[in-house]
Amino acid sequence: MGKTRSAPTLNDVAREAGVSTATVSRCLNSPERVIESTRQRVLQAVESLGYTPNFAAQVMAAKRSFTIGAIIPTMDNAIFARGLQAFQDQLREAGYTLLVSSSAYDPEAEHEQIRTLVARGADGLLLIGHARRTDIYDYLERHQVPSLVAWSYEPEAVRPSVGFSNSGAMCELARRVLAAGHRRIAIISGITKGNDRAQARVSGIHQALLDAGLAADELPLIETPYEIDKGADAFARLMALDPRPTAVMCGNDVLAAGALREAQRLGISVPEQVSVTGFDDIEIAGIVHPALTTVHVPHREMGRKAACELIAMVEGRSPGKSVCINTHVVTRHSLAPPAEA
Amino acid sequence: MGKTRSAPTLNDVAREAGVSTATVSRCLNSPERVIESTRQRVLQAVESLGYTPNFAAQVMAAKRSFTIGAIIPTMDNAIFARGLQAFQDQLREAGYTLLVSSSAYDPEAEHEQIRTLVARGADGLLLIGHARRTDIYDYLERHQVPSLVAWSYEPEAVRPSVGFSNSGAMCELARRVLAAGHRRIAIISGITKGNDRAQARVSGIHQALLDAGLAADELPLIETPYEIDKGADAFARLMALDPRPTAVMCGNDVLAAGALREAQRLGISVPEQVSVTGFDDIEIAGIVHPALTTVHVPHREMGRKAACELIAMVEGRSPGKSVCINTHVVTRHSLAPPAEA
DNA sequence: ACACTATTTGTAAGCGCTTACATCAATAAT
DNA sequence: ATTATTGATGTAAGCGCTTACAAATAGTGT
Repeated sequence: MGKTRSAPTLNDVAREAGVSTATVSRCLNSPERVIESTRQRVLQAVESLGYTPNFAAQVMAAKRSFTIGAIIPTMDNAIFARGLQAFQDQLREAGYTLLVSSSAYDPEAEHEQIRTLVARGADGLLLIGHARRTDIYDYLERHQVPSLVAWSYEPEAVRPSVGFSNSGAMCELARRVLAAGHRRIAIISGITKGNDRAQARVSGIHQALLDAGLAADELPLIETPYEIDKGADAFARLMALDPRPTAVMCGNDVLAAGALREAQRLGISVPEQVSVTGFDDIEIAGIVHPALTTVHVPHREMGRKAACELIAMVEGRSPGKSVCINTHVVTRHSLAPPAEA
Repeated sequence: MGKTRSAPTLNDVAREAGVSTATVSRCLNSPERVIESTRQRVLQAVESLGYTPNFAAQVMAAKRSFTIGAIIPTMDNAIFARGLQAFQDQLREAGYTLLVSSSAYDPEAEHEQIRTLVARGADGLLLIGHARRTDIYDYLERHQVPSLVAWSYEPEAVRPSVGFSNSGAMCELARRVLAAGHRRIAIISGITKGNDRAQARVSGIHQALLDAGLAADELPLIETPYEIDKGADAFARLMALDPRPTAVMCGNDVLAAGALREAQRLGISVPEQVSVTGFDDIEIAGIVHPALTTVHVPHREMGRKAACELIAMVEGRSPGKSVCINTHVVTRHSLAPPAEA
């Protein structure tokens, strides 16, 4: 059938259909601008040759890729999975493709990934959190690539963002812990350096204590990467403290899951002997034993809204506005009043 | 400073450094072919202009992208995460970038993604499992894109693959279950249609029964997507059977985690009243209670080896050979002898 | 000094596509 | 009948890069 053994190009299709390359291109990109009969002929040629447009060539010629890039700190656990899935689904609906890469919580790596994604022709970028060098935004501006921050909402931030108040949410959870009667509270936080969300979560706890008229700065606090094993280690260290905390608030559900696992290993019963809380309400929160009391983040809603906003920015329909998503505490079994002193 | 407000091109750099575009290109791609003094000048121009090469243009001109594509059935859970991470790490070491997309276990979607990735200039593709239409391979061949199958090793398969024997591994696990004394065994399998791994896992169980001289075809079997909730539902249905199975073998750890959660909800104690097994040994297997007896798959090793092999294929150093990875059963607490009848 | 080779750099032809503009035919308006 | 208008299609100029080939320069051996 086909004359050559290698991949067909627009030119081959044009020849096969007896039209110009412009017409073929139009058939594929704005079919209404081509008369029915011609279109038939062209589409048939496309079909019979098994033609697929060369993406790089399209991007180069059109300076438009219908691709959105997202750089998340990690793919290792499920923290970002659900939100990103929703983000992607919404993008797809609008005809965009998502390219994801992870920075391993390293600002330099993130910078690198941003350049890579832009070089690959991303029309817009989704970034996590506000904390990063400002010259990156200059770079994006020069390349005319709009960017949107997610997973974090700060009223005073200049850049547009679709997220939630990490401090507010954690503050509310801390209030519950206080209301349950806990006074010896310890924190297992994610690494706060370069992570505004982790910072905000810790400060949310502090805020709750201050609001309650308690000293906030002497809470035992361990910072550690968001990994199950690290959460377990940190919990073990906290349990060795004297006096031992009656409640351990974790920076997210992954750390909390680690804490719970360690509690079990140590024979410390949760919540009878010590309470544990998480953050995010990812799947694992409902599976561990006891099920975690945590902050529910509507990840899907956030992902969807971020997609809509970013697309609007890319298409020049919006200069970039910020959206605040509401979170709420979900009460399960890992938080209970402390054993009487 | 810079004269224009928009992104600098090779040309701008060349002008700034007072050399030709060819020299700039060489400086960036094969520095040893350019004399030191010139290189200095060029690199400085690159630096001062903040130049980043345009990827689409590079791909077009070089017909090489140093990009590998991977299409996995799902990103929703961690099944593929670890292996893919190792795959990516190894790729990066060799100077390649990984592009991942997910097919949602839909063959049509997979086909679509393959075309997309090829159109984007992927130099090679990682595919999961052997089951797919053969015309896809023709397409890949025409575009001269080598592909490698992972997560599955079938001695008789034509295509190269880096994986493990799903049936063999599951067969071994089933032997343990039988050795523990179980005879009323039920299966919660993933959807087997279009999924050779799920099929092989079920047939591994059958094989073990046959080897033990037992009837294999009347085992209760529920097929359901790999989701926690689905595993829970399936487990509930199985527990309603009369006689009730004494062991439930799950197609993977995610289903098993769901089963465990449901067991707890139903007040059925594992492993005292019923044993549960998983497959994969992902992180969750050690976190659930009781910890899962499951098949350990060396995902990292598989990912690494797959990367090495695929790169060798892309670079024409290998026609594509198959590698079999060894798995082993890891004994934890979810499997025990049945309560006496 | 010469021819010859090796090294460095420049020239320019694409890679496969999109799109502004030109062309042409057909229809509507005068 | 003539001109303006609209719609379908063709022409060709890039998009930003790589690389074969040509040219120029420097180094070598005789």
